[in-house]
Formats: sequence, C-alpha cells, structure tokens
Amino acid sequence: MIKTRPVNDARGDNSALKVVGDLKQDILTGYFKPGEKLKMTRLKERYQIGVSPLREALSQLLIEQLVVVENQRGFKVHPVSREEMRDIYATRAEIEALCIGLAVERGDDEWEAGILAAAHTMHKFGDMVDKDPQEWERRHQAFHTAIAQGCNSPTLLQVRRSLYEKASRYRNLWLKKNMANSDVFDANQKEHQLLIDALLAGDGEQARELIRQHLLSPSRALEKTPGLEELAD
Amino acid sequence: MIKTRPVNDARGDNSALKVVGDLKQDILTGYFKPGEKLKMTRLKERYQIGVSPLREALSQLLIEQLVVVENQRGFKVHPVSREEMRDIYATRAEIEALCIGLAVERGDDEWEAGILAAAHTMHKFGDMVDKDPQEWERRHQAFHTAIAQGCNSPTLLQVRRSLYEKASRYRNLWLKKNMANSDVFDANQKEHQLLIDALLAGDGEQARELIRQHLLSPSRALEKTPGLEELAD
DNA sequence: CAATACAATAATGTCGACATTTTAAATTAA
DNA sequence: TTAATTTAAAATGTCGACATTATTGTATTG
Repeated sequence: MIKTRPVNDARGDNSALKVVGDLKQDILTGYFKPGEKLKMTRLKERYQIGVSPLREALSQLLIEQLVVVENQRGFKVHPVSREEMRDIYATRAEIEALCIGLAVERGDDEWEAGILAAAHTMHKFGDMVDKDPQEWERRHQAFHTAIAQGCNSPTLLQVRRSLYEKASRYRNLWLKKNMANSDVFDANQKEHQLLIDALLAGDGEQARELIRQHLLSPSRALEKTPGLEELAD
Repeated sequence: MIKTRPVNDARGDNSALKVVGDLKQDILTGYFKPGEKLKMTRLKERYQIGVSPLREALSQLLIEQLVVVENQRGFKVHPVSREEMRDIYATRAEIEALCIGLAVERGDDEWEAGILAAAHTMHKFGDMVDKDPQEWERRHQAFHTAIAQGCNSPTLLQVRRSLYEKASRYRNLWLKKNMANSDVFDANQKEHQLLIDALLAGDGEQARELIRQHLLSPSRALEKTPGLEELAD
C-alpha cells in the first residue's frame, strides 16, 4: 500500500525545520516587527507547534542574526538600524562583486544560458511591477542568483544568500512605505542590460563595478526614508 | 548581601548558549570526528545538561554547518571532504583579501598600532611553536584579526569568523597528523613581515595578493595529506 | 503625590515521560 | 552459509509539567 503524502508537508523534516522557513518569512516580511518580542504563547498558536521545536527554530535564526535572545527574557526580532543597513548593503555589494568576478573567470556556456533565461523570465514580467512586487522581486533575485552561480563556490554562495536575507528585511520595510515607481524600475532594467553585456563580453572589472552600483542604489534610497528610527532598537 | 558569582559560569546565558561554545570546540578540535553520530545520551553526560538545551545548541551549529541533522536519525558532525576544504579555503582567501583591501582604505593609526602589537605578541612566542601549537595558533589568529578589523564592517567580520571556524576543523585534522615543522613556520614569519610592510606602505593590492598566498598555502599542504578520505562522509 | 516595596500574574527555560521510529540482534528460510 | 524476516533494544522528537525569573499591578510610606 502506498502512503499518501501531502505535498505541503515536508515529511522529511522535523517540526523545527518545518517552521523555521515560515518564521523567517514572517520576520523578513515584517509580520513580526524589528525589536518585537516573540512570545511563546503567540508563536505556539500561530504555528501550531510546541515550545521545543520553536526554540530550536529560533536558535537557528539566532545565528543568522534575525532574532536576539536574552536569558529569561526570551527572543526578540533583531532590531534594525541605519548603521546595520549600511553595513549589510555595503558588504553585500562587495560579496556580489566577488561572486561575479569569479563567475566571469569560471563561468561556462551553461552559465551564460542560465543568465539569459532568467533575464527573459524577469523581462516578461516587465512593467507589471505594480501588480505583484513580491513576484517581481522573486524573478529579480533569480536573475542575480543565476549570475552568481557562476562562481561555482557553495561556501561563497551560502554567504551571499545569508546577506540577501538580512538585506531583504530592510527592502521590505522600504517597499511598505513607498511603492516601486516606474522610473527607478526603468533604470534598473537598463543596469541589468549593461550588466549582461559586460558579462557576455567577459569584462569582469566592468561587471564588478556595475553590480556595486546596482546593489548600492537601493541602500541610498533607503538611507533617506524616515520611519526607520522608531523601529530601531 | 552581595551574590558571589563564579567567573566561569556565564550566568547571563541560558544552558544552550553556555554549551554551544564547548560543543563547537569539541567538533573543531576533532574530539567528535567528522561524520560521527552525536548521541544524546553521550552529549547529556558529557555536558551535564538536558536534551532541550542540547538540541538548541546543535540547531545553532546546524546553520554554521558544523553539524547535520536528519529526521528521526539525530545529529551528526558535518562530514569533511577535499572538495569542501578547497572551497572553504578559497573563499576564505578571497574574503580575507576583501577585508584587507578595505582595511587599507579605511584603517587609522589605532589600526596600525593594533597590528604591530599583535605582531609583537606573536613574534614573542617565536620558535616555541613545538611547545604549544594551540597557543601559537591563537596568537597567529589574533594577528590576522587585528589586520582585518580595519575594514570596520561587523557584517564582513562575522562572515570572516565563520569561515575561520569552518577552516580550523581541517587545520586541526592536519595538525594532528604532521606537527608544525620549522621551515614552513619560518616561511610564515617572512610572509607576515612582507604583509606588514605592504600594509604600512598603504599598498592594498600587494597586501591582497600576499594574503591570498598566505591563506592558500595551508590548503595546498592539506591537499596532499592522506587520511582525509576515510574521514569523509 | 511620587516613589518605593510588595504581591500576583505571566513568561521563560529545563526536565522527565511518552509515542514513534530507527537500529541491532535473533530467528527463520532458501 | 547467506539472505530475508521478525523481534527486541535503543534513540529521537515532542509535549506537558514545574521551578525560576521577569513583569505588571496594587498597596504602602514618606
């Protein structure tokens, strides 16, 4: 007899691993706000799960610095600050440049094909950015990931992903306040094309510089947004 | 009445945080071997602690990729492989070069002073490397950390520390088999001096190249060591 | 009235117990 | 003997209970 397994239930994982993704999502999207206390009672009923797996999940997010813990005072969402934002984005720009530099050296035909495919998928979504920013961001990230994959270093890519997640918390905070307007969106598109050109031409130095600017510009935009202060600490 | 608090007891931390350091140490030093199963009964009696805090500690090491988990089959020490070793060391070289490049741009007088101080402390230990390799490594690492600090980026330094820890597992495996001999040690000393010269001269590009070679040489040495295979997987 | 001290309420962190699953051993079959 | 099957033992993962600690609200005092 064949066991029927619900597709949404990751049977291979324990409860902690099942919930860690949801929990992370709730923090990154801002359902749980920066600095907010994460009460066990609330988490228990939200995720329908006991204390032990919850603490295990939170322990993982602790290392990823998405939550903070204080003895006998439980877990809190890691607070945000302009300083941290600057540092994360700056580091992210350097890491991404590093990935791309290596990718240009090491990337093969399959790598180039992957980039063009992802670019196409992203382009198709086009100006529908106002309809579903979340989906657009998904494709946008897939595009950049396709490029970075070329570095062929699991360790480096892991670092990259971790930084992306940390940064997305700030990006989402920003998205909540001012919706993406089409001019910065168009500028984005142009930058992407320039980047692709540099990559296919094998110009690593140019690509590195382009990606630095590309990643730093949202940071500059966020820099000006008010309303971060009251969320910090 | 004043409460007397034992210095060794980190009273501010819960049990998981108290034990995570020891656990990490035991994995990095090879007390628990790569791929070895981490039975709860054994861990319980070794650290004199219950299952819940243990699982929390292990969940943290899970993200740092020092342990692996499989549902209903518990935790294992993350296996080693030549492939992973190569990747970690290569990434580490690039990250360290990145830190140093930024440090040369941003570093101030205090930074330079810190480097010289650490270099002195390391040099004083000198040829006593045969007496306590562990202590020598501590000072060696302190020296490199002093340099990297100059980048002034907590996020980047965090990445750096994480990679150092992962790498030290391989380094310790190597130390167990062939004790440090004085010729590679002397070469090390020379490289350090060249590095300091480049740093104080403000030659970032030279410093970056020096550090790459410096970090990659142990990797090349480990590359040849036999006896990794039977520990892998 | 403000500030402190105290009580009660709530929340955390840890352990032991239990159901489920895996692993090892013993038994049987080919 | 070797392979497959059954049985026994051991280990994992989760929950509820409990002690300890923090927090909130109330009373007391100057």
